[in-house]
Amino acid sequence: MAEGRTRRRGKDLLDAIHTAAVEEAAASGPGRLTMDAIAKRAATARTTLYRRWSDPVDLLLDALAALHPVEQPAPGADDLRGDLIASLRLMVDWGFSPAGRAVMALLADPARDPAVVEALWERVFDRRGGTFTQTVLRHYAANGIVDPDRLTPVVLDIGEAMVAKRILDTGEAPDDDYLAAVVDQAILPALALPHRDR
Amino acid sequence: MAEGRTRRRGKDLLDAIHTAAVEEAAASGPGRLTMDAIAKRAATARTTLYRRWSDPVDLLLDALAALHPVEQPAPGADDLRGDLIASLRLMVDWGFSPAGRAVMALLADPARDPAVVEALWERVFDRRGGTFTQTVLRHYAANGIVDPDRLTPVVLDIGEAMVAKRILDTGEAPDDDYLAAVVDQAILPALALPHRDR
DNA sequence: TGCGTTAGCTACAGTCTTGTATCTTATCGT
DNA sequence: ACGATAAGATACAAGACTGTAGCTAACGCA
Repeated sequence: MAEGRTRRRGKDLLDAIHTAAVEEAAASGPGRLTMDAIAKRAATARTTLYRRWSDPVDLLLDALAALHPVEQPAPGADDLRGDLIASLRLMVDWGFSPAGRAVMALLADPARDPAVVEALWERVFDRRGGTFTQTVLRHYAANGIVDPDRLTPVVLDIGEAMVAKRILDTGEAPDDDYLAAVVDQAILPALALPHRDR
Repeated sequence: MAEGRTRRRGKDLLDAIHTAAVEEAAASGPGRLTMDAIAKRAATARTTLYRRWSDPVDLLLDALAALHPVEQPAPGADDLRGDLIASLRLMVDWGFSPAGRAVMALLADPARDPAVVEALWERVFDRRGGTFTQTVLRHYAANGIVDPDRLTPVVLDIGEAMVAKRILDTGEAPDDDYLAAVVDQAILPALALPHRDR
């Protein structure tokens, strides 16, 4: 932040490197991620990176873990449908952030290292309370509006799966009509609740 | 095939190159796909590749289009649930074939070129009659067992989406129990048909 | 204020990939 | 059997990335 400085240290520098790593991964994919490119984007020297990390993916995992956590859905009192749509909207927004793109690319990499994926779950996802629609569904189950027995792993993941596949297929962010269709035609029926057709 | 030959030509060579390209893409991901690696795997010279293709992705698209089409579900007369599970099993098998891995990686590449994705759809998918559960669902709709009005784009894609996300998450092939859970807990409820709980 | 830490810079050898050029010769069609 | 085609092999310069080394000097702390 300070203008007079010519040399960043500690957190300032770390933040810059983390941001650069995630942006670079989001732009090039983990397959093309190189120390060189991260260093250039962060405007630092490669040697600085090698002092802390041994390879680009190691760095990227650190960066993803350090980044601001994903926004959490805040379920209201009495609008299950609206809250589900809102939580999917949050997911879409995250999916199109650099971090989201980087994570998707890491997961879809055919050469992915199971250890890397495990580290991703431990260091990035497990800190969060759960996935997007999951938070909402558990809230309404706790309030007696949704049958808790219906909340199987499959059902808890319907919304996320539909949105993820849609993003993969189209490469674009689904609009609210699509999210509403997912809620009305897939999630709510699985909860055995009344829902609008089509 | 003939043993005496020391030099492949035409279709023999082309098949070898196509196979090598898909296997290489499945092993390394499109980001790390190089002419060099394809040539080595196909045991041919790089110059041979450059005579026909200008870059690795171009070659890969040709290879995917040339490969044997995906096996199609063959719905029976009266077992919607079983046929849905079987069609998802076909999808899982395809997803773990080299071609399936290559396609997933292409779609998830953050640096993906929209033109490449479009070419993929045109040259690889559009030839097929539709997706996996889609074929089954349309069959049973035509036979009056499923309400055709329920077969919205969202509903037609539930199975594929759930399986795709599961593969992304775990990196492993879902077992039959999981596929059955998807059918019972997500697809059948969306069709408003009786289904087994959990 | 002085000292330890470490960011930033430059350099280097080694490897991999690219795209092109050149030459030989196996293969196929006639 | 001949001739056109194209596979296969080798070479090359250019560029990118790696991993390491060594130096300088800015920064933070006591």
